[in-house]
Amino acid sequence: MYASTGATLPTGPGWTFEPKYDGIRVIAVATAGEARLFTRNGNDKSRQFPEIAAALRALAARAGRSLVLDGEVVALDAGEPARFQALQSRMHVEDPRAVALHATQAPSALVAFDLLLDGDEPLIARPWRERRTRLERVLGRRGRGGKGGRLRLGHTEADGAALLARARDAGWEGILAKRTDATYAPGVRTRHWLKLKVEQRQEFVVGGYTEPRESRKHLGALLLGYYDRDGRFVYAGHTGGGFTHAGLADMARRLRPLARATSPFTEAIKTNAPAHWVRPEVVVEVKFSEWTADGRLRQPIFVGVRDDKPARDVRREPVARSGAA
DNA sequence: CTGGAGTACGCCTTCAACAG
DNA sequence: CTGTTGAAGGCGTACTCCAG
Repeated sequence: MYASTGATLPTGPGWTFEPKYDGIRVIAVATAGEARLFTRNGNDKSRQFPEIAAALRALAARAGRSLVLDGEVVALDAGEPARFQALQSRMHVEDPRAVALHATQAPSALVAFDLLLDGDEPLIARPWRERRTRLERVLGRRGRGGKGGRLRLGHTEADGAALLARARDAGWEGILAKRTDATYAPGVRTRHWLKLKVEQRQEFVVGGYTEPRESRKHLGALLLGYYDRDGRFVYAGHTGGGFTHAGLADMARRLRPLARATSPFTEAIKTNAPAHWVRPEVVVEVKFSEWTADGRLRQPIFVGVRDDKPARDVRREPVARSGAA
């Protein structure tokens, strides 16, 4: 079951709110003898996260029945759910010795937020609040806290505004709003679950663009930068999202007269398609989810051209972040 | 050491199908 | 006729693997 994107925080009774955990969404199928973690594409990730699989087997053994949970595999940092990048190094690792090393050095946990099957009893036709009660009963106190635990109970609360405020402070990607009376519709994107994103946006200067790859016209992606304190032009990533056909044509018209032979960026950059350089004069507004550890934009989307700001004044803006998501 | 291919996540736009 | 929805296509970052 997938969430639709919501524009505003829903109000009134009948909604519950959860943090948007930043990891890999999985359906966990657990029996006493075997546990599997399936991604959205149906790939089995249980070999990549053996510590979670073991905890699931133990849970099913203790419960004396098989269980199917919906949740998110997250990296842990000091016992708390951390950022997505910490997981990426593990996503494709298959060698058993490498997996074992990761499991101790970069431990992960499953944050469970739904229970779909409890023994022989399917719960997907039951309302969320009932499934939640059953989930809490199954996970017990171990799920609620416990920094060492590999299975966590996802947080949920009734005050959406408060949770959204926390999300902003802590630099989370966003929160989810769920109807407490909604049944679980497998594989379906529904308005009963809404994703409310905490988006960041700021201006960047276009330092070049890449050639279009497939059937796209005019340009592929904008190469974005900003000026640091020493006046150096720093690369921030590239974005090809957010353009309409007309927007691409307009951007190409703006950039063509600014062509130059060499890169304006201080660092050498790698692109998926051949790059064209321009004098860094066009200022664009870009929304994005977060800065990566390497100083790149994650999920950057072009919003529009800013004619009102001199390119020289474009800096990297500080982000409020008081903890990990 | 480097570059390209392949895979994972997810976003946005477009377009066709469908329901009211 | 209009609005919604889902799939496809085109982007991103980050990682591994492999060839040279």
